[in-house]
Amino acid sequence: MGFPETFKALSDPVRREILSMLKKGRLSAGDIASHFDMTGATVSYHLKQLKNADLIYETKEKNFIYYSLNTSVFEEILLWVSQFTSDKNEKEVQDIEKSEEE
Amino acid sequence: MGFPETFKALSDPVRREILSMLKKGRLSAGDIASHFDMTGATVSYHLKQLKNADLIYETKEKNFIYYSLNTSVFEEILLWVSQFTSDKNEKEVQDIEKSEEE
DNA sequence: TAGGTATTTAGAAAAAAATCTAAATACCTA
DNA sequence: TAGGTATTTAGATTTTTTTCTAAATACCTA
Repeated sequence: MGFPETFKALSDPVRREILSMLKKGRLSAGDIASHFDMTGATVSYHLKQLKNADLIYETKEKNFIYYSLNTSVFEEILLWVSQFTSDKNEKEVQDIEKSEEE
Repeated sequence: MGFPETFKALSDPVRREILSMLKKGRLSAGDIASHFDMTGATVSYHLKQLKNADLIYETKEKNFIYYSLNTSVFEEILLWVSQFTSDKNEKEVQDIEKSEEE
């Protein structure tokens, strides 16, 4: 996907918490859902947003779907954000700007 | 403010474009508004979101209000994002996690 | 195969965000 | 002070997002 989806995905507190949960390792959809006070359907919706933003990926196993962090996309976000800080990398920032064209 | 406001503010393409415009230096509300195909009132709404997220600040001068980037908040976002990458700084990440409690 | 568990999809309802128009505020200058 | 320019605020409307319930899908095991 692209930056619009990524930032949209990060804008929700529930989704940011899911990402934090996944730092320790992969979790099934059910494990994730049981941490929140909302229906499984709603959590599934949030997982879909994170998946569409390439922030997580899924692996099916038996009767379960496990979700894991996709760390590579975070590197791209890091780069986008760093263009607004003092210690930025000029070349990489140019690449980011090109790829943001929406 | 805090992370919720910050990520919410970054989730909108118009607001991200405003931030990009401000990289070159401060601009008045009118200068910013004239770059978009929307009313000044709407742009003012977006500027307010960015201001509430501490991503920009304003300085009043004569009849104008100038907006500028507040780079320090970007450093915090950088830190938050870096907890999901490989080359993270453990101590700083702990601090970030503490301050995200919502 | 039949029934069960895990998860998603569809569609509707509720909540939040973005946008507009009109009016208000603030400050400047002749 | 009167009129003008720059910008914001208020309130209503439209659009988008989040959430729910109910049903569908998928796969597993007895």
